[in-house]
Amino acid sequence: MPALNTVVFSSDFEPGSQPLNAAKVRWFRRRLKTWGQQNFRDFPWRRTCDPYAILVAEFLLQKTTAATVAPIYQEFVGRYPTLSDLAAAPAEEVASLLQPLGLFFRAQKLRESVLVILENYQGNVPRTEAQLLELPGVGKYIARSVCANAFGQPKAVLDTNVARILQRFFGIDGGKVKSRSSELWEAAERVAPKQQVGPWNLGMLDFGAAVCTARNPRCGECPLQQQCEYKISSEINSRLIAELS
DNA sequence: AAGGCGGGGTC
DNA sequence: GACCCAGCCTT
Repeated sequence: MPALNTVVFSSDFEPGSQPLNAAKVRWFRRRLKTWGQQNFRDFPWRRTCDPYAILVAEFLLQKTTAATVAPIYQEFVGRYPTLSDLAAAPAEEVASLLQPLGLFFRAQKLRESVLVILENYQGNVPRTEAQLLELPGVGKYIARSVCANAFGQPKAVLDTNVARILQRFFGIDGGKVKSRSSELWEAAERVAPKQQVGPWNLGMLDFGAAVCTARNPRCGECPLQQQCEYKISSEINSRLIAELS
């Protein structure tokens, strides 16, 4: 007998149903866009258009809760207001400021990236995904997030929140969330709107942090509940449990 | 595909 | 006390 608290059949739906059919995608997009506009979280890095300040935020936010990052980020950009200021700072001082956030390699990578930008791009954060990807410590998520948030480019992102939402709502397997499969990246791009992708991305992150959480998701107050595969599978699971007991 | 990194918040 | 967090890099 399976454990009672696990969801059975989460990726075992009828073969005929297409997970990402157009109507469902449009419904998802409309609902989530509305939710995002009404629940926008106000973080300091969301108030700036400075690509340098946004890049700093991306480094600090890796695998780290946004609320935890906020005060450290304020102190950091206060100390190093410009990219040149950070480039001139002693590595040890930078590391000390970021110590409370863990993942200590980030301080070094961030400083290395800043030096590369100073050397190769005259101190201006590069504007293309390919160029950003070459920076040390910058992967696909950060590259695309900078493109969207700092330069207004239509680049959808896939992070742990987006992956979880897509897997649940559309019933996408995609392997473990950690793997960041190409299937999930394609889904992330597919559901994103054509315009205002930066705000859209932020809405997805906020939704994952507030409603579609990893543990104890708030399905009761979820605007997507009607068409969510996760809810459906949970019901199947509940019935199964009822029958077995 | 899997493991490591990490302090801090949450349940 | 276990789990998770705006990922990335190395085997």
